[in-house]
Amino acid sequence: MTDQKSASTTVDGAVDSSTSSNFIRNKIADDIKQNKHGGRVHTRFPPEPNGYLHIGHAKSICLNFGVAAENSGLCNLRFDDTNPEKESQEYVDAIKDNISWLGFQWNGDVRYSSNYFEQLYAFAVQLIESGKAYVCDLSAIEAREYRGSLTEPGRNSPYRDRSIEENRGLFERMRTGEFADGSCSLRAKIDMAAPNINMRDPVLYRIRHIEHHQTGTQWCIYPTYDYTHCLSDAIEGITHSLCTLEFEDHRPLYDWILHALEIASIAGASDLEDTDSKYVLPEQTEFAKLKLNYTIVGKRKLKEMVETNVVTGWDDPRMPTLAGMRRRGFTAAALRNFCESVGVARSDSIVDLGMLEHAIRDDLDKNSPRAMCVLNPVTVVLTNLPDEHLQILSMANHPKVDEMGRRSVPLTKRVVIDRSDFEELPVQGFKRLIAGGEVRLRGAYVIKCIDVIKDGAGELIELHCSVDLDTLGKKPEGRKVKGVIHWVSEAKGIPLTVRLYDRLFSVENPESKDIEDIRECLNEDSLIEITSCIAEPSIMEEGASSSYQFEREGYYCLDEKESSENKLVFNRTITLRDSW
RNA sequence: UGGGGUGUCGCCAAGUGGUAAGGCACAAGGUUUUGAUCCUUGCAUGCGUUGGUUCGAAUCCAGCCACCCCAGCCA
Repeated sequence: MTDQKSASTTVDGAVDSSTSSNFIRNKIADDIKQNKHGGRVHTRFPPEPNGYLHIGHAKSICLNFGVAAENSGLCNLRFDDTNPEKESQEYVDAIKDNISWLGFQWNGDVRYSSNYFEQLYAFAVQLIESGKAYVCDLSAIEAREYRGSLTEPGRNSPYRDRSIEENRGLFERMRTGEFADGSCSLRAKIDMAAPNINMRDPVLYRIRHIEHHQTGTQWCIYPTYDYTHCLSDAIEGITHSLCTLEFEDHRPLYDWILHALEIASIAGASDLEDTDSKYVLPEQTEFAKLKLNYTIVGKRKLKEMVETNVVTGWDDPRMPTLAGMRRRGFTAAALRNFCESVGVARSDSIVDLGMLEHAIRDDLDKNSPRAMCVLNPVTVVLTNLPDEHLQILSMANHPKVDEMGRRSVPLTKRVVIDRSDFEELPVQGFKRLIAGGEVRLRGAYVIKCIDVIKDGAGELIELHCSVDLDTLGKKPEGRKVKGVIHWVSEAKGIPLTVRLYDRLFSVENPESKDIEDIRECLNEDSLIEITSCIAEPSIMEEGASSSYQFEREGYYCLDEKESSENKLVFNRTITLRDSW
């Protein structure tokens, strides 16, 4: 058995975790061994610009770009823009931005299927001339009736036997705009009785008098996905056309179209510079989509959530979109590692959110500088310190990575700690501050709670604690202090707002068919805002990071969209693991 | 009830006839000035099911069962 572990490197230089074998890697290795495409590996990522990219697309991006990179191959970015009705430039721009952010660089210029409209038209004429396509006047509704059903064969269209001459004329008139939308279509002449419904004379071209975001008003007929995709692949010299499982039934059609045309004319139209090795047609291979529990990955529903204001936009930090996850503080490397860890296979599966969370924590733990931030402040007066006490403590930015440097943290007589770190009636095993008990202020001294000050209603006002001045950087003598809590100088701390995010849905499978309205299963606590937090001043210093591990709280990042000069907003990316 | 797929630990997943990798989760220890990280250990006599072939089967064969996809002039 050969060693199939290796590491892949992305454009930002980050080395991702080790890879393992999957059926696509195996197939490509095999193709290379057999010199199938002259040893070339050329893939493509082909989104339709009709929405924002999400975690599911990340899997496809990592696969396509990854597998190309591993084999010194190329990967194109191609917008599959054959249906102008749903598409827009906004999506094109966002998608390009997302892919770059994820850390991948496409080969050459961005491609558009619409770049090939002229060539595609010429190929369609070829099909007509060889008697393999015809113009059909059936309406969409009639065509559905003629198509038959899953269990019954279809019937031939009455227009199926038009002469080549007539078809050529009609198709040309379709292009010049003589016909209304839907009045006719160009169809492949295959087999109306085929058990695979995709082969029952599929539509190749439809009439749409509508402006296209790339080609403007140049065209009023648009090729369908099935007709366009295989030919775009062929033109770009794609060797491995990777797509998801639902296209499996389209593969016979993908192959039919390519074989219906003269291979020489396809080769001639392709990007490939003159061919040392003979031209080989691209081959489609399908893999399972990525699904995650507690999340929705369906463009239609994501769009619906944006439009009904269930979330604030495509980049809402709770969204599984790349834009949302980025704003949430997920890193590109973490997402890449996650995609790798999930693997690529053909079985339908639903990945546990815990896997994603692990990938995020794993990356953030290694790379985030530490800081202290108190979410629910309660004042602690250090009684044996003078009123004007100001001590600058030096703390490591990372407990294990010295290269990340150190920071200065001011200690004053009055500090704040988190309300939950003090308990009058502690449960068994409580390791934090209790009346009369000791605890260490992280990076500073051990303190002892000597007085609990309350108001008339019994509400906690402040804590009075004494400092053991002999415990800075060393253990106290003669006793063990187990607890360590974070703190911030009350006077020197920086006020900020924090947004705590949690999963958007309260059920494991929000995409389940028996949920009619997704609003029924929303997690009420998916966003909690806390406005009275106080963080150590280092986070505002010149050159400060925009993301941190707030010690004992979790990973947080600055929300640039929500922050202003007098209001700082941090998003909680994810909590720390908590086994307590 | 046509066609195409898929079933290996709670969740992913490797494995392609030689006696079940790995990750997540979980559990138990250890280290620790983050109840984090890190380390160590444990976690499928079993691969949807029933038969068959074989010295030997998750891997080959047959039947059965379950689930997913397809009847857009969407992708």
